[in-house]
Amino acid sequence: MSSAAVDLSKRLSYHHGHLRDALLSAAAQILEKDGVDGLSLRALAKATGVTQAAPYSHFKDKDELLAAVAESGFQRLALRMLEDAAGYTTTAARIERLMISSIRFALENKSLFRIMFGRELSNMKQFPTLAMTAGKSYALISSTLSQRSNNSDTPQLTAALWSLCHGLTTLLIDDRINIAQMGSQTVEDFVQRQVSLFAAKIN
Amino acid sequence: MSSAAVDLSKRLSYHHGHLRDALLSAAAQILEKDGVDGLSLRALAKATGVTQAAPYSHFKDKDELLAAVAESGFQRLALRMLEDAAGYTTTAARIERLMISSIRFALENKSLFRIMFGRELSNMKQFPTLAMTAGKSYALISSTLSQRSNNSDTPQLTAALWSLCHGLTTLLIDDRINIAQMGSQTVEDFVQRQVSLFAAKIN
DNA sequence: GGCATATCTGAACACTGCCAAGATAATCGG
DNA sequence: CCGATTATCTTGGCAGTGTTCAGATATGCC
Repeated sequence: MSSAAVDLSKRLSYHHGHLRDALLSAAAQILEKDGVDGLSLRALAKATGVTQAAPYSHFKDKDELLAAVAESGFQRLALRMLEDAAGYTTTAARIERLMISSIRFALENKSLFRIMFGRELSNMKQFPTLAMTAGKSYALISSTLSQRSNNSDTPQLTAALWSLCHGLTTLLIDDRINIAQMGSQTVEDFVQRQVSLFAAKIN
Repeated sequence: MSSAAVDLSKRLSYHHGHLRDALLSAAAQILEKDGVDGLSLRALAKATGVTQAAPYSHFKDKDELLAAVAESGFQRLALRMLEDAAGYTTTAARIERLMISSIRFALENKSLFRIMFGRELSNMKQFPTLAMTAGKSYALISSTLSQRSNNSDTPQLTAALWSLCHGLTTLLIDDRINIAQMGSQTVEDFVQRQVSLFAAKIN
């Protein structure tokens, strides 16, 4: 917020100085405040006190900017999952923590999650480093599962648990699941029950 | 296709006659050919041989049109699931068929699926009948599970299986799961294994 | 037949991503 | 330190989008 807040007022010099970073942090703010639809290049330009064409000096496309936003999101997600699962050693418990952590992250950053997993980024495979970073959270689950004694089904089970996690996330974000209707008061409780329903049979 | 094909050429009368239907069927065609991004009101107007403002006589919004498209999609989905599960009486087998059917439908109608479950429709709860129709496929799974002998966990299990199904679908559609990488040749085979991984322990 | 209503046109507005030419400043080699 | 190359930013504009509004045209009803 520091650089962005400073540059919100009119700047003195012709050159901005930290426009790239300012654009990215402004993107994060706008994403939180106005959602995905509010995130236009022109809004970013205005927020950083610059002309509408200036961002094109730092990002070839809107896609390229979104890719940067998404990548930072994936980075934060993987870190968060790692932190939240720290200390949990048994496979089942660790898997449960990883999944709950991921879902909580998504619920706390809905718009960012939409950039990361939605169709805003047309072709994600155009950004190799993004695909790499995106794989980290998946790898966390996979590596946890692979440390079991009988781990021949790790790839399949990883895909299944990750799919469950992803499905729960999107349905919760889009309000397509009524938590109260199935006996859970809080989202946390609901997710816990859902995850343990399957994660319990891992060992 | 009939009415749309006819009206693609210039029409004789000032009034179109079946514009609403023509718009919806044109939407289906454009969705298949050009994807979600190609589906603009102006493209629809051009496809039906009418001016850009004409659709507003039948749909207050683009959202309202998308809601109609989505609702027809949900109708088709529920029907398809019902057909594909016909004859399967055991709970586990029926659940498996329902889920595979849903995923196949999504893979065969990717763009339509995005309209149904994506964020193109801003606030879906604005259209009550749509929410109703959207619940049908969910209800198919729920009712199947509820006919078990010990069915106290039906709501939770429904949500879990539906989430798994939804997660698999979106990840497959967006190419975020590499099927070959986990030993499945075809999508069908992969889905079958994934679903049976969990559905097998239903009885 | 005449009148209310539904439907469609034509023209505009504000917004979007994007681009080309030029102005300005930072950087780097001499 | 100076001049030239390069990076950055501005100005102005293009094509496309959803949407609205006044008016033209046809439909349907009394």
